[in-house]
Amino acid sequence: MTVPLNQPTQRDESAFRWVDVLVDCPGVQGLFSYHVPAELTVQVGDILTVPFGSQQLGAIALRCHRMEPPNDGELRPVTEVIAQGFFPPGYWPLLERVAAYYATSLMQVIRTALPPKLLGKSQRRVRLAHSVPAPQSLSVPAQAVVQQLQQAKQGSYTWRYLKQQVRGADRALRELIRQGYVESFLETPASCQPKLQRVVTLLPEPAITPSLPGKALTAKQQTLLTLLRQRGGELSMAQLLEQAQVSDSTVKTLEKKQWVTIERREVLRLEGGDASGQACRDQPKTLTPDQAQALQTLHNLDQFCSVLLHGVTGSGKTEVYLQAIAPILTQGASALVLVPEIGLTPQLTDRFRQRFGDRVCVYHSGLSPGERYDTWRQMLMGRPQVVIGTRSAVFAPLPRIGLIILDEEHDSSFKQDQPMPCYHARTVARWRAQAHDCPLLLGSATPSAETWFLHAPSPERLPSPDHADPVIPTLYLSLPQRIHARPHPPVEIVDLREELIQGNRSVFSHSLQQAIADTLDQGRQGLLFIHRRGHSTFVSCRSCGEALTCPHCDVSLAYHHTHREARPILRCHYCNYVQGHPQHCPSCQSPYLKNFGSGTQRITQDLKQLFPQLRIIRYDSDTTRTKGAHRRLLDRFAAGEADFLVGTQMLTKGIDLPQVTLVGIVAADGLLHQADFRAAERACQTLLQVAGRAGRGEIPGRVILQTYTPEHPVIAAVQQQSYPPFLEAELQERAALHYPPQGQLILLRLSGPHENEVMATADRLARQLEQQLLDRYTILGPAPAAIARVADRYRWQLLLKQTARARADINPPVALLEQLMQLRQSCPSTVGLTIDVDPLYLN
DNA sequence: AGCACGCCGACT
DNA sequence: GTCGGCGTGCTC
Repeated sequence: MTVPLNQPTQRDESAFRWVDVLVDCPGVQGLFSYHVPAELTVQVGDILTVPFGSQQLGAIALRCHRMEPPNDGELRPVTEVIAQGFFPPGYWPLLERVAAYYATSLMQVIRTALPPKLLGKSQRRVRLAHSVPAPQSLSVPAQAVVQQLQQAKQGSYTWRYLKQQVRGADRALRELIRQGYVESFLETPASCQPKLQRVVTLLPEPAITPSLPGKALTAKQQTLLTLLRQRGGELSMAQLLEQAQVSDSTVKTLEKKQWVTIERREVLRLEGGDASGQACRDQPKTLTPDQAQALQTLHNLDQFCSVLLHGVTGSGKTEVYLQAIAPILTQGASALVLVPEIGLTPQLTDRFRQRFGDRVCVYHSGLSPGERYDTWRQMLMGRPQVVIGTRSAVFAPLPRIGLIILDEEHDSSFKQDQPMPCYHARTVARWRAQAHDCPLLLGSATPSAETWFLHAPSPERLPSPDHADPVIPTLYLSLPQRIHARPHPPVEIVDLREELIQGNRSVFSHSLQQAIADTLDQGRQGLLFIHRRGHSTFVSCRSCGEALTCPHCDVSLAYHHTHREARPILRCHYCNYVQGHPQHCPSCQSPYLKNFGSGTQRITQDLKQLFPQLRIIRYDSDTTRTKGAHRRLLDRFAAGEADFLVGTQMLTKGIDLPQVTLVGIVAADGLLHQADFRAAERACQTLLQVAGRAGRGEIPGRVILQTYTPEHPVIAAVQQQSYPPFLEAELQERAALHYPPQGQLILLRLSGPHENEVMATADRLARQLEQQLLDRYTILGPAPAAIARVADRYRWQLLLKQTARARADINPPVALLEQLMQLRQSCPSTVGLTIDVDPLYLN
């Protein structure tokens, strides 16, 4: 769906009196025309509020007209202009491309790109009208409604909420409103506004005019003026009042006397006001020959090119990023740096701040709406800067980009799977780099199969299928050496079957126990990696064998220990349902329940038993839930407050702990055996990343990897630290099956509260598609998802897979994507459909 | 998504 | 005969 846009022209008062807008309302697509009232000016790209039915909605102006468009009946007027010029030039084609490729509406894409709360929406709410006495007799539902409203924290509720809470609320509300006891009102859409601050500025000495008597200044006025002079003639009103201990009337008097002016100025709510303190403390480091060569190549690139920077862990990719960015800023362009998760990479952000000071700006969904709004505005202004952000920062409105970097490009958090569009930041980043004609730098120690396929220096490959472009210029840069030529830590594989035969039933092999003891003796530090959090992965009954499952999802409940004294709990890792640990088996009443499987909690506990003097920090999503917890825990560990860090996948991300000498992988098997064609790739990436955490400092490290399947190819790749051969073998297997990157997948996920309905819809969609797909795609399924129910919603899916060997010219067929978008219409309202183009997880 | 309009079952 | 359930359709 391509909507041709008018080119924004000079702001011309009273030029466009009619406007076609895109309305922010799910299930409504197409343009709607409005009249622009005389007091407003509207241009293409402006964010508006418009009346729509009985409500006020957010909207984007897409086309402006001087003539009234043909329409039966009167057009309604635009209510308000929320923001003007919120999109940089050349931005719309990007959004349209995302919408088309990921089979979703333009509005949906705009919503993901824009800072939240800009597209305001009115809500119909009801509240008690206190001017009217309570009616004598009320029906039961009416009483319930009144009771609810009396308890309402805000004093009001939405109509919809009350209908959910109270049976027969609809009638009760009508009755109450007729009696005048309850009133219904439209809450005006609250949207983000620039934050204004009063700023006091010193004026040049006023000329002595006879018309203004009382030139003599009071003591307080003198203080104010002195203070202002000391501070360079300008201060915010708040600061001035605070420091001078006066009220604002004194300042106003000064304004009347024309000593100062008071004006309202927009202030930006930006994160990291402390940046100036650490500005530029970090100097460019001397590069290794490999780094220098990579950098040289990058500096010579002046147009679009997709570059893989394949640097083993500890090879100094960050320094290459930093030095690649420096000249970009000098040239007046900005750099966009995308990282998997900002919270996990405080070290990276710090490093950028130390190098570039306040030219670094952080943008991610963890910012408050106000902060995001202001950061957005700031980016639009076009000052050369470095924007560091997560996935959604690919949409940063930088008008001029000189370089885009994806760090840890293989990381799956670059793919969005929850609300559509299910975009991959790497794909969108490539489109952006093409549009800005600048390099795209993909950094990883363990590149994804997709990226390897495109960039690897191996001949005789078909062009990549995951894009429609005929040719993508690519480059391969390698940093094969760790800095200071530190050797890779040796990886010792422990066969847990052998351990079992020798009678060791502990989760720690003899080797690992010995290594932990040694590490402790030498006063060094170590990491233990487990791929699950919690204590035990499931609890089952020894009498009947029944495992305890979540009542809302088709998964086992995980056993968690909250405190030493507290009763343990069972938690669902999918919907977060929590219950106390039962005394008896719910199905056979037997008291013999047993925990199976080990998570971080259990390992920590066992480790403490084995080594009572060992100081341990648990590092997983349970202990890092609160804000800043990542940094706190890592800082404590770095300060030597603990000997071991026990954690999950999180240990693999962006942490540089030079003092770690031992890395223990408690069991690799949980990662290896997953029903997904990407399982091996992911396992290999994770294990290599974890192993790479050892021996980054001066003391050599070692890695102990425990497994029940030492013969697995992934284990061999990890032991030999040889990732490329593993990937090549992997690519060959996938080619045979037309799996990505050599064939495209599109996953349709359906979910809803009624199993039959979901199933029937999946079936119907499959039949509809069969007729339309010709023979380029096959339909796999419909089938229930691997976890057939999550949070009381049943899940079914359909997988579309390319049959023909992929060629660059057929991906993705525009017609198919348009057909997919049409499918939504044939879904009942209770069945949700997500179209995931290039899915990462098939479950 | 709301909210209207409009067509069928339990009551006066 | 009316009230009120909630199934389809529109919103510039």
